Amino acid sequence: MDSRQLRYFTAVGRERNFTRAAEKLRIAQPTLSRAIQQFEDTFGVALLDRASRPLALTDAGRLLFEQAVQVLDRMDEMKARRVRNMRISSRGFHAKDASATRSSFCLA
Amino acid sequence: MDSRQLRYFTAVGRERNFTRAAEKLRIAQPTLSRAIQQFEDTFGVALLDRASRPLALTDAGRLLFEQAVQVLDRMDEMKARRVRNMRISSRGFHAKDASATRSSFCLA
DNA sequence: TAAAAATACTCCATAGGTATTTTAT
DNA sequence: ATAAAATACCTATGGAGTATTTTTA
Repeated sequence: MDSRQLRYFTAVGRERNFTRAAEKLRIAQPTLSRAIQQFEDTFGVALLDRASRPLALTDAGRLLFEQAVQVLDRMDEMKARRVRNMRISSRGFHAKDASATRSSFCLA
Repeated sequence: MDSRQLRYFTAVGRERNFTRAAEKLRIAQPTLSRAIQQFEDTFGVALLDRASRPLALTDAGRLLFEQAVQVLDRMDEMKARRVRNMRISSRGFHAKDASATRSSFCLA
């Protein structure tokens, strides 16, 4: 389970079209096609119904899609955080306010 | 941002020791050392204070650690889900109960 | 000086690409 | 007929390993 696979799968889930999803992801269509096949293999379940155009998610695919979106959102949140209430010292970062449980941190 | 990096980082954060963390992850110590360096590079921030033994997390490191644990837990949850209320048909999976918003799905 | 982390390489698995064929509307 | 997905094959990035050299307590 890799976040890259989740990004790829959610892109296809949104576009319902490998070619457009690949463009948005800025990778080649066959690369995406294979990545999704491998992703499905790890689960042993079809996530997409290819015998229909536009592409449809299977029920398993819909459920995984919901989960994946949530996980990716959580990761984005994490990346979006910036250091606040922190200053640099020779020994690293030090919170000005030690009770910074909810404080953000630097992810460039 | 890759889930592998999060796993590696949280392992070091827990062990506060690259060698032991690498053993638990079943990878070589230099591999882990480099992976963490690269992870830090992507943020442009030191996550560990290496000028102390046992190893210490910087403040930025502590904050990222909390976030990473939460994201990984979320992914584990996702993996742990199993298909329930589903049967296989020639055209994929179909929920017996359409109101299966919270229903689990198959992740082998 | 004795653990532990960092370097310096080498290797290879696989993510990614291009060209082409197959499939579904 | 045509747009889109799959397949075949190739390349190359970077993840991983072993051996060795710094570190720091």
